[in-house]
Amino acid sequence: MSTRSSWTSIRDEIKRRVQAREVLPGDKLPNDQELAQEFGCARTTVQRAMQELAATGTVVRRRKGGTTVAAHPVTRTTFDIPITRLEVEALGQDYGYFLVSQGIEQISRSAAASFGLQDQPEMLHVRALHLAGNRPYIYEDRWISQETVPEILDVDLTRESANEWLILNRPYSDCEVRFLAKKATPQEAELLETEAGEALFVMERTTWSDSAPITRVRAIAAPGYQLTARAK
Amino acid sequence: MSTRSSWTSIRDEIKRRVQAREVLPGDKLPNDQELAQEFGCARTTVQRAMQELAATGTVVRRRKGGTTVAAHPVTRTTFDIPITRLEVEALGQDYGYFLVSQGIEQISRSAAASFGLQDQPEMLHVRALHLAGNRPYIYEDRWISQETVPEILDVDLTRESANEWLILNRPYSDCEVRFLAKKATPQEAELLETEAGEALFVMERTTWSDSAPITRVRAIAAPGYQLTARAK
DNA sequence: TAGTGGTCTAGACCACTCA
DNA sequence: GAGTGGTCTAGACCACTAG
Repeated sequence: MSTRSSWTSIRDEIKRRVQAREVLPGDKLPNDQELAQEFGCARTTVQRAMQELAATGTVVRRRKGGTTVAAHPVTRTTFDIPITRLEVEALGQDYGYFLVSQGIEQISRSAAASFGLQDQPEMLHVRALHLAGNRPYIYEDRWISQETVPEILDVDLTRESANEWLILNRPYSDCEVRFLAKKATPQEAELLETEAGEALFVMERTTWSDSAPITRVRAIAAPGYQLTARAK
Repeated sequence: MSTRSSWTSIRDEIKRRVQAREVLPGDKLPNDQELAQEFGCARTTVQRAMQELAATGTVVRRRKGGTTVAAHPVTRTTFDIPITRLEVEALGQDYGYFLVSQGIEQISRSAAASFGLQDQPEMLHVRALHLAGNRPYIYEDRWISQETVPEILDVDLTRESANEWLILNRPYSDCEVRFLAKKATPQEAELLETEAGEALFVMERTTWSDSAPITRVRAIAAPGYQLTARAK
């Protein structure tokens, strides 16, 4: 019934049936064995196609329950947040970096909450500005665990951004990302060359190495910043 | 050299080596054949493990070039944006919906830009408010192509949200998502029960069915809204 | 407990792409 | 041209779970 098989063509055909509403949300699809016969291929090949459809949320697969079209479709979106320097360079602009302040302090309540800590230990507090073509791009307010990452104290953060050093030298095992909007404080406004009260886009990231806190950063973007992704 | 193999344990072991910096960003890993010998399994099993590591951005695989540890690690995050009603109900709150306005109008420049259109055709313009426990939750400002989705004109949007109807009845093939922050206009502030100038989190989504525009929605969240995801 | 998807194998051929 | 990953097969057994 089909021409040539490959897992991508099977995937596309199933996706087409869903989009054309030949099968409706909640409907059960034939099992892998039957689909393999229909497409004239091995069951493994069907499995590969369904694996992807399940990963993108198009179908739901359950042993014994079979494969069903997702009852409540979601928009599944994937963002890659790169090292800020590379993000700027990818825009074709000159990258600049400027350390605003650093020091050992007791962490804020909100940072402790991000880490899931009850107490508020001392950590390295770093504030820095990333520039794109001499214009402020992202202001980051970061806490780094001196206990988990003692080496950070030897890094010259006036020259190298903690953002880049950590990602290249301290891979994380877990990461929590949060997006939100906030009004610019007077200090943030000055650094980002805008006005207090301006609406700013914020990306908060907290990372751990096997449940040991590494860092928590609030990356506050200059006005106009947008995060874009295409989903299929 | 290993105990029992399964693709997940191979994946975890490679991930461990990366996190423990036994292999550094840019380093080349042994080829699949060699890894299969090391782990005492079939090459297919190694392939399955590497497939996932490549999908999450941990390694980069190239034919002939081999498998290398990602030189520039990124934070890859996946968000599921569900139907708003389900999102509210998942919070354990009562969902409410309220149509603010609807009408056929020439689309705005920004909407035309989202669709990638040169001209500004007439589309159905719908404004609606989603409530969570009687409090404003998300205000959506939406354009729907009456050409691609003529059936929408027969839907009673005072009872059923366009958000839900479209997702269940008009699956898209392509979707572009954009996140940003903006100041509340007086009208938005009134609907969201906040003050003009407040910083609001905005999710813009544009969808197509095979390059034919379906809808473009600006979902403006009430103050305090956050989007959260865990990446591994 | 039986049906269904998930994993694994051993081997083959194909499709890139680096040198 | 040769090395490497990508796909496919035919068959087997396992693991989960709906009825």
